[in-house]
Amino acid sequence: MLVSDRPQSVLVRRMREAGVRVTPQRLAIYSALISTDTHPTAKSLYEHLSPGLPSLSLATVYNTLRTLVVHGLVHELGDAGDGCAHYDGDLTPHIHLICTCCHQVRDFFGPSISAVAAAVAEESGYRLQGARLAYIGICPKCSEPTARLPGV
Amino acid sequence: MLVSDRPQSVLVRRMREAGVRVTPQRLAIYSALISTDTHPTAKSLYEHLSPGLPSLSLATVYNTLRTLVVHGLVHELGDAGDGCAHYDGDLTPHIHLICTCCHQVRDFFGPSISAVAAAVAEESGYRLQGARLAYIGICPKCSEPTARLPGV
DNA sequence: GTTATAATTGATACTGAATATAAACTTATA
DNA sequence: TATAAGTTTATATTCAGTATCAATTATAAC
Repeated sequence: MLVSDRPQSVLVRRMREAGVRVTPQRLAIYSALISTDTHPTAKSLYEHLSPGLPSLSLATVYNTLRTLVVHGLVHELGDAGDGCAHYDGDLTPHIHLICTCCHQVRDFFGPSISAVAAAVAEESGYRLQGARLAYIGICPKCSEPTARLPGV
Repeated sequence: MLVSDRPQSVLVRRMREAGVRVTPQRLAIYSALISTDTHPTAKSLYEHLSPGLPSLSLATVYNTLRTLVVHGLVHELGDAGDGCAHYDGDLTPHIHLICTCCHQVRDFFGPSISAVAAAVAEESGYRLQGARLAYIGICPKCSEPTARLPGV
């Protein structure tokens, strides 16, 4: 196996290509997100990584997650009913099933979205209470050259 | 015009049918959500309604929004990048366009979801950065008779 | 390999959305 | 009406997430 094909090197390369400085903390967080499908929160990542990185700060987890999201390396899923944001390292288009009871987020890989709602209900066994469907981007007004800066 | 057809009476009827007690505060909040497409937050509703309901408390707005969501009268859209939840009184299936710059949420009524992503980008003029697509419900495990209670 | 510098980390303090509490009040029903 | 159950309000509290800044570290130039 070539050195450059070692799993961690792939992640390091992706981070560098995205313009993200590589630190042990960032690599650990990104790596953890890539290797799980549990859609962790900042806190759960912190608790999972602390034993192996004792000096890790919760603030660093928050900072790193924001950096990874801004540079398109991971997705932010938002609140799952537990009041905090969940994250996903899998950038493949897929649906997230959020349980309003246990607040777990599960992946659903299905056919095209148009026929999905019914299929989701049937195939997943969920009692669907609603859907959250949103496209995120920059609106035309904010895209104008004279537009104010984000958040200002 | 029949008394029962007055706009407010429609809302009162819907609330009673949903099993929600009608109070002036709740009716004002529900009515405000029905008559706007701006997807307000708890705080913006409070600020909008306070002049006409001086005794209104922010806690009541939060309580009422939760009640309306739980009884299916309004939808919770979640965070729009501004760190607080937005709400929608329009239960028609539609897509929400969230601007990561001004944090406004706009409606998008389009064709079936399968062909939507490209259409959204073209027709809306948004520079799409991602999508948030999730179905919310109760998972099979939590639906079992022996299942733990929500949040426990 | 060494150095310079610009970015990152970590501890702490802080902000603010949302919830818990409990006394006073209001709704719906008998 | 009178009653019981639910709601409102003000306040205190919780906790996810951010700001700050001194100490540290990654990157690039030498």
